[in-house]
Amino acid sequence: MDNTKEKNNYKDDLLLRMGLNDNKAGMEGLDKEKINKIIMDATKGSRFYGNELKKEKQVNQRIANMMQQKAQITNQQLRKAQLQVDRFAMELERNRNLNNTIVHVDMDAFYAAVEMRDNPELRDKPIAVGSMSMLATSNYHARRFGVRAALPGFIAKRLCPQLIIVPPNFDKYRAVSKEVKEILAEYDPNFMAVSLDEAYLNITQHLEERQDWPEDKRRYFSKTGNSVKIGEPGEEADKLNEDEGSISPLLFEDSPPDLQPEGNPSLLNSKEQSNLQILQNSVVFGTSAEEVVKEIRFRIEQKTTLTASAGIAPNTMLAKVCSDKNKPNGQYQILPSRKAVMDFIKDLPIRKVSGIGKVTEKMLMALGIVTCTELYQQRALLSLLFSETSWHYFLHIALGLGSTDLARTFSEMFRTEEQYSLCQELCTELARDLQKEGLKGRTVTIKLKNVNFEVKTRASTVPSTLSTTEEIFAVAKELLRAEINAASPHPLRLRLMGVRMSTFSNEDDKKHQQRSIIGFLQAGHQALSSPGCVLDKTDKTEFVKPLEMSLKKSFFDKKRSERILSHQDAPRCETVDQQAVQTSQPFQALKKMTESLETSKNSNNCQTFTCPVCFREQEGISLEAFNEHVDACLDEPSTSENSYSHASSAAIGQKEDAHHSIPLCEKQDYEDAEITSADGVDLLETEVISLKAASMDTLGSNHSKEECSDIPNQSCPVSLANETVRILSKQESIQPCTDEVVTGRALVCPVCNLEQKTSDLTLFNVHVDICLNKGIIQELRNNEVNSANQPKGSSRSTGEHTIMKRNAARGGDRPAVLARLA
DNA sequence: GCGGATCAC
DNA sequence: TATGGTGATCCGC
Repeated sequence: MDNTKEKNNYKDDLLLRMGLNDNKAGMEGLDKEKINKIIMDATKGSRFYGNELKKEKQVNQRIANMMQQKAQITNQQLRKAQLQVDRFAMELERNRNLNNTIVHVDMDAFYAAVEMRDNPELRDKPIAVGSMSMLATSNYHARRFGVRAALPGFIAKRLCPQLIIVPPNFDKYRAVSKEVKEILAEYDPNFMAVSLDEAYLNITQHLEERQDWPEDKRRYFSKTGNSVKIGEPGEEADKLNEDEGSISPLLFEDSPPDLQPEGNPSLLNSKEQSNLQILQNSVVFGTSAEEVVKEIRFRIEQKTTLTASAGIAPNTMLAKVCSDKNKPNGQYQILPSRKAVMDFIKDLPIRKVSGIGKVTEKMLMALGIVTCTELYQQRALLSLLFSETSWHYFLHIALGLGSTDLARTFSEMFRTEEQYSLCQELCTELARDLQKEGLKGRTVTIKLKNVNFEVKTRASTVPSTLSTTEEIFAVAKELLRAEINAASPHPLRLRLMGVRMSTFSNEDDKKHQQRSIIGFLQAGHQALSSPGCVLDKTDKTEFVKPLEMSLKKSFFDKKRSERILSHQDAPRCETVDQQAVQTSQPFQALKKMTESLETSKNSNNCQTFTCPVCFREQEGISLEAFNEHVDACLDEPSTSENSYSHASSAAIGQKEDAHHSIPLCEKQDYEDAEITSADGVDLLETEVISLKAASMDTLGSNHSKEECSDIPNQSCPVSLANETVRILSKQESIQPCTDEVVTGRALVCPVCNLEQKTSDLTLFNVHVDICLNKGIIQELRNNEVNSANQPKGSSRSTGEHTIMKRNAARGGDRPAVLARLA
């Protein structure tokens, strides 16, 4: 039922995006066939259309390439991938954070609404803001005719001849936007504006404080009884504004809304005015998140006469989807439990997620993926077809995960001395990090965000390598000076500054490749044995210096390594005053999340884990130890076959591939056979790096002096590690309170048929997944042994050998689509 | 490092 | 008549 509804929504969404509109019969406007025909008539034969066709062809080609690649994936590759992906998913699950209340506020048809507000003649007419070439937005009246944002005005006119196209007044929108932001700032001084009409808030802290507030502090006055429809305080409903859309007079009805008196309603909050009339029009908002958001929307409407929609969820990705759910003039909340999140995600079309656009949707559709559930089901395949960045991103979506912390900004900084001094400070931080890593780079990039949230990056590459504060600052200062001069005579009003180093020498690259923390994450601790060392030992047919090893690696592997490097470059050697976490930049956000995951994973602090295989609690062990335990559990019944499998791949010199595929069985062998004391050193260094990634986050968000009180020693990895653990344990203690725990019912694994000693559905599901894989691999290995015993001998391993070789060989000219999402 | 592709507003 | 402008990221070359 819900499913059907969602899919219909999706269809409507698609139609809407295509310029079609599902119009209610009998209403004024056009039906979708008519709209479609008019748009096609106006489009066909144009240069624009030709280009659209060309682009479509390219996408189709990419899809064809992808399908070809898919056809060549072996079952075994898929199973290996499944294990790897599930391991990652398990880590993500463990680090799921439901403790934040994130709100996404989105003004309804913003530009059009402002124009209607300020010009009564427009109120009962279909209008759009933009030009004959392009429309920025339209009111809901015009949308009935298929007139929407990103439609050329001249086509819109054909759809709706009476359409009034108003040229945009950005200054006015900015002013209104400022009014809205002033309200938002009261709930989260660090809210993140995405654009003039959209912002994210983290109201977690506000909620905490609000619990003690007296009613009067939560009371607001409405001057007109019916212009502001707001649910009764305390009303319990996820979806409180189901039909509120139709009562938004400004946007929906031809009749104009009641005019609201001038003045700031909150100023009326004085005792003299508490006459009956006003009391009748007063409203007290509760202390829940839902009430807070109602209050925010109420205040926005009172102040601007404009309505806003909002979404409330545990992370930005979900909040954004939510704000769209009851648009316009509505709100929707996903409660902070895993079950609530997963229920919401279940049938959610991936296209609804910010970051999944037309092309990605089409590519995934070709794989049979439309909903988040399907995205989850195909996770192993996706990890083989898409870049690591991409499939990590997909997995986050499929699990309903997203960013929980918004960017923090320092208060405005406009004095040049301050700016130079901050820049120097950042250079010092950067130099310290670089020197710790023994890195030298040649490109210095500064990143500036001004008070209007505009971000600029300016880079300069110099001939010689840099590593000291003085050297870096000399370059950074010039970049900053240029920007200050460009703004002159006005001061540069900054909210953010960052300094980044890149273009490292090859030796530096190599060093870092050996200590890749992403590799560490992917492969469990297998990455501890650096690829160079392992290859040196195993591959005796060629004499390769460690430094050149990256050249010898397969294309696929190399590309991955490079990606890993480039991933690490920025966060590791960037010192920035604000986290660049924006949901409109999903990959960036993901990177952040992965880093924080690294931190917790690699921290050597001990916790209690429950093994998803045996379900025994592993008390007081590190994550590495826990991973080892899981591996041991997985390998338990078939260790001899593991070494068989390992030998077959090692014998053909394909260890570098194994490095990425990380079949668990091989990993064990690496540990037994290959880890040396040198690798132990790597382990330590890996930890330092990952902790630094976290410290960078913390530094980044707390660099403004007044905000760093909660982190006593910014540069001390140990304190940060403790911080991480503290957060983690807080989460864990909350876990049992969520409704994901099924009580009083035994869970029996459908694969191994054994009753499982857990009531945690998440763990149980992980167990089933693992069990499933294990069973299949077991079966496969039995076959391997059998075939190996046959006269034709090592047919299986030979077969595998040739397959792998073919893959490796193909790697060199692997079609672009294989390694990338876009 | 640059340009193309993708995505968002 | 006529299908934006900008900024960000990822990726391949």
